[in-house]
Amino acid sequence: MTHSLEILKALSDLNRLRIVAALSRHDELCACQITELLEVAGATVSRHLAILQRSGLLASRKEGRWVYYRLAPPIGTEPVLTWLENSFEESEVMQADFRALEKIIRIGREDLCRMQRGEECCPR
Amino acid sequence: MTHSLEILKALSDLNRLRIVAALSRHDELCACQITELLEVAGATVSRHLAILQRSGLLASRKEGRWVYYRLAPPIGTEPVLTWLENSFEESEVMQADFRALEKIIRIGREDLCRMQRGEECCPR
DNA sequence: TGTATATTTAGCTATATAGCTAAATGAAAG
DNA sequence: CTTTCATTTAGCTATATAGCTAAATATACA
Repeated sequence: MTHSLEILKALSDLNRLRIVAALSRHDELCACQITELLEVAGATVSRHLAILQRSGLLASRKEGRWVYYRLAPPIGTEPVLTWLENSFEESEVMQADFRALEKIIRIGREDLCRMQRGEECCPR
Repeated sequence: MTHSLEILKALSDLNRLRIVAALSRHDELCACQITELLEVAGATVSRHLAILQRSGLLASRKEGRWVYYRLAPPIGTEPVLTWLENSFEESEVMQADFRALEKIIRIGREDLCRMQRGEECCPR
């Protein structure tokens, strides 16, 4: 139960739900892509990701300077994720995020990070 | 989604989860019984119940001075409730609550309320 | 080794909320 | 109509937490 409560707390924040929604559509996303999507400070995203990961809902993989996150629903929580995924379908916020994500993915990590540190560059 | 988030927020508090657990075992409970179970101020319980009811998870019925609450899971949330009920089985806190509830039910509302307002009386 | 840079951690502020007590509400009973 | 009393609402305080910036980490590469 303590663990269920931790999972519920992890999910009871809009930006963290947005992260879960994004990862329900894209197997893996790196922290910089999620930062671009949420439009909040990178440090804030990092803390949200840590909370989701501590609850067991996310797993991560490091590759060079990038860290990739993916959904890793703990045993028994699959129905909860399914319920959430259904609710994402009816959410304007999430649908807008899904569209934004397509563009973010197309930019590519290299150019995305250049953009994020303020260099004028080339989002196609 | 906004509604899913409201449901998740309603569930992301230990005392509110304890209320849900109690109501998963007993079709109806009155506010005073829940107050006795949680051992917090009646006003605090009332606010928790209002939050759960606003989210759609609970419904209530008024009978004289007493208000009875029951689970009323919104369409689509049944899997979430099932997941929670399973997790209650593994929770020491909830199991202790279930035992305490049996005693509270046995006391009866009349005597329970007398006890709660400090009158020396007769819990069997 | 030294520089650049993606991510995380530390430290801060503002807001949200769980708890309390006291006052208000509304139904029952005198 | 007045009193009683279960519940709710209002108003307060303390804690938790989401956001920020700046500093620290850790990796890639010159």
